[in-house]
Amino acid sequence: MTAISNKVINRLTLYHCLLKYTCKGNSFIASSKIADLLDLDDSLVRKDIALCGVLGHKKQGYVVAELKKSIEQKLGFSDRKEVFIIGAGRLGTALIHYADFKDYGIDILALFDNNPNKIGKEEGGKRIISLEKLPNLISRINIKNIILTVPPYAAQEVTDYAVKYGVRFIWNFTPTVLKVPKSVTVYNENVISSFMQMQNSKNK
Amino acid sequence: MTAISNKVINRLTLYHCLLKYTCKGNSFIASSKIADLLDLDDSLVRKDIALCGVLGHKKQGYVVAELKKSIEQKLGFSDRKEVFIIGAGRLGTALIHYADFKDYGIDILALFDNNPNKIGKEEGGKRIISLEKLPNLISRINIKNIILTVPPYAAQEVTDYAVKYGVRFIWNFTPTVLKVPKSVTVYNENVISSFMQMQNSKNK
DNA sequence: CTCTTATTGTGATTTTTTTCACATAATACA
DNA sequence: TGTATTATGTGAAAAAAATCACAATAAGAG
Repeated sequence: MTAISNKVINRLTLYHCLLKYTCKGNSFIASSKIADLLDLDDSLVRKDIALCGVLGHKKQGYVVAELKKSIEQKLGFSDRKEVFIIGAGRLGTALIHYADFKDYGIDILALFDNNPNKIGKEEGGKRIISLEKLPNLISRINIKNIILTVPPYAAQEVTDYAVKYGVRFIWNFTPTVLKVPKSVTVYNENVISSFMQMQNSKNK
Repeated sequence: MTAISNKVINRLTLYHCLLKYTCKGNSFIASSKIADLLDLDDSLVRKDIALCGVLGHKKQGYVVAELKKSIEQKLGFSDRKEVFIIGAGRLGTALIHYADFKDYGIDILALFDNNPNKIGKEEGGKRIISLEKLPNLISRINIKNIILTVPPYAAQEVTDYAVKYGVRFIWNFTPTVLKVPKSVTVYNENVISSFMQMQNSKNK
């Protein structure tokens, strides 16, 4: 199986959301319909779908249920991915309540914070644990993924800790650029960049 | 001035964050340093910087303050961009507290919700206003940008409203795909897609 | 049963993006 | 003052992504 690019992953995920929410009534969907809703070229949509091994039907399009399931398999939505959230501020707690995570195999086990008033409490059914216990828990449960929602000034220090104890993927919601070894992946969820990209589409 | 691609915007924003937080002590920075921190090719970094009209200095690199300011100008960080947040749930209120927005010209004027218990209250110094007042306020203040943080089932309805009264850019934090006229831009901030892209980088 | 039409699947082409490679030149140091 | 070094700036090449174009074909109408 050949590697699949991030651009394709992004589009397939959007197709999946479209099937899940926007077109849930229909049993068939045409590539041109998907393309239209997402402002893409329809042949690009067909090529993406072909990567999932799904065949369409002439004059009808793709079977929605089949396509949805194939995207789930291709992107591994049902593989369980255990995650810690570090930083139980507003964003961290908003994420723990994000209902769709569990549909995509993203299993948030706990939140971590260093605020004594928060430690021990629950949020969205998950415990808020002291940051001191992070290293031990990362290595014991063998956590590979963290969501970083701490204030910018704390981001690098927490990162160093997490990496030292075995974290491999850091979903960075802070506006900082993190220094990590080459073996660690940082995904920068930079909201400023998103906004600027949105504004850039003035040329329509 | 030629158009600038979303990829370039994304990288320039990250360079800016890097200069702002990670390298704030230094007066010079080399393209190879930026490239290393963001796992990019250094010539790509230099080409991005060239687009901002900044010249470097042989054997020293770029002047941090100058580069930072030029990125701000190129990407229009100081242009004021007025925004409404629709949906005063956890995510909406987390975003209103996001301190960096104002540094980038993103001015959130108010939150909207249809929950009577929230209406009239304040969050992060901004009023929570009834959704009923949205159309009037969009057209009166001439709001072009909205942040959509409503539950998925409400997303399309709110979108139709907003578009009807003049909104041009929708920053969609819901997992739905929105139907909009071609003249309206939707930026899908799809967190599932981000997570999957992060996980995809296993090939390192 | 035949014809029209809508839609797929994909090879070829084009466009965009990234990487490579290296001439150029300023700095620091001996 | 001269030399080695280190970083820029950018053309050329390569790689990746998107678009174009169209043959194939199944569905549905009549």
